[in-house]
Amino acid sequence: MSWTRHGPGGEKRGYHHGNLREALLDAALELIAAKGPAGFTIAEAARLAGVSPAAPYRHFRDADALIAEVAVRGFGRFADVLIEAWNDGRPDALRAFEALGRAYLAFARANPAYYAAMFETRIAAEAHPGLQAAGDRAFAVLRDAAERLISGLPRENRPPPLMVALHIWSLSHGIASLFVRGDPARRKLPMPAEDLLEAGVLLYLQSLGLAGGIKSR
Amino acid sequence: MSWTRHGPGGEKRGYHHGNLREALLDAALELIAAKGPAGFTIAEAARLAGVSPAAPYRHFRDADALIAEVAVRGFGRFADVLIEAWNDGRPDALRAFEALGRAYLAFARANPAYYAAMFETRIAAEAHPGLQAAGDRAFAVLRDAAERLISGLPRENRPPPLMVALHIWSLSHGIASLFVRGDPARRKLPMPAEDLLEAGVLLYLQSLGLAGGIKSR
DNA sequence: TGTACATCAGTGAACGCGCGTTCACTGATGTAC
DNA sequence: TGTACATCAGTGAACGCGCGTTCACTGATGTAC
Repeated sequence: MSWTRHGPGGEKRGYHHGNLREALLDAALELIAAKGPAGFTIAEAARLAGVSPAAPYRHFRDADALIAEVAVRGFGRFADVLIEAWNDGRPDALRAFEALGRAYLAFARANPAYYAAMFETRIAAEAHPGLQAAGDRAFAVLRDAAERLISGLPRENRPPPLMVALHIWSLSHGIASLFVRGDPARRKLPMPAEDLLEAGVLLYLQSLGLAGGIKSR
Repeated sequence: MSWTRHGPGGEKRGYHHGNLREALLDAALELIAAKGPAGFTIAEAARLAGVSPAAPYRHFRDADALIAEVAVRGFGRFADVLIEAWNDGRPDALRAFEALGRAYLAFARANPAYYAAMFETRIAAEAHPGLQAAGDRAFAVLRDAAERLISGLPRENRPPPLMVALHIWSLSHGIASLFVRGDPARRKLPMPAEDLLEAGVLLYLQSLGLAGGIKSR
């Protein structure tokens, strides 16, 4: 499935895997998607990658290090997706901001394993320095967008952009983790999660003086 | 620590524990608080309760059933706390609603183990019917409060109460799970989570025509 | 271009561990009479 | 009030399992000369 270093169709694997690190990260994603971050084990990842149980230790100190790396990559992709959705505030800040929200949920929906590794893990961010930075980069997209969005408001009723970003992030994460998570047994919702988020964001922004009167659309 | 059925100071335990079911639930809370819902095992709970590893099976079919029971009780306490905070809309709906929000976060902060069992578990609600009902009861408090809160608005711009409740719940849960969780390595916040939630709720309500002009307080 | 050698990446066997689960059992408790 | 008996709650030993981790090892790769 992943290791064909001898060109397309070259199945000869040989003693060296050649791409084990990547294969292990893929395996971790698969296992997390199936059983949650807690269900992941190094031994099973090795088995999935077609390699002996000792092999992963050449690449990762332990299971936490592997999951942390998954989370780092997840934050990286997440940031990319958000940046693309924001599209530097085009066509206008408000619409771009809404696209950002939709992209947030779309990411959680499309990549439950990444999302779980990023937010539902108990690994200490301090122990894996790259993690903190990766998370910060993703959040910075939201923060900058919020700043741009409210930059047009008169100074005297312009709220702190960090606060706005935290509100939007919390609402998005709340909806994502209550209603979007891919696993069984999450609560049912009488409307699409995207609509719920969009309505919430619009109402919120309305109170700031952005986004016209009644719910648009 | 928990089983003294022979009055105060009576340490004699005897063959029968007498209160094992409760002791196991306590042990589960302790273990979940220390290592998360995934770190919990029946064997360790039995050890904590001072009982052989086979004993728990007299009371619970498996670990999931035990955790589900913890979650059910958690939702029960949660609902109680919310009801008390709402206080039937006194002194007025808006202030009672804010108290509700603070109570939400206070519960998550004070009972991280319950909160984790309620929201960070992968047990299927369908498999444990009481769970669904317990969760619904807690949410109903929020829903009824939202309904009362907006009941004074003119009918034409009165939003669906369910939607309002879902927004508030999502925002609260988002803040709780991003910033309040008791375990290590959660993100730092430049302000108390309670203030963040209160500001968010006020802004949101303001757009509905509730809660006067600029942030109060 | 060829060869010697160092380094790298994966092997496979082994270990100790804790868990889930079962089983026949037995001590304690409650109840019928 | 006393006794026989049924039921209940916990025992402890045992099992098979998968995991994490280690170790000396070896096949493959890359590099110096």
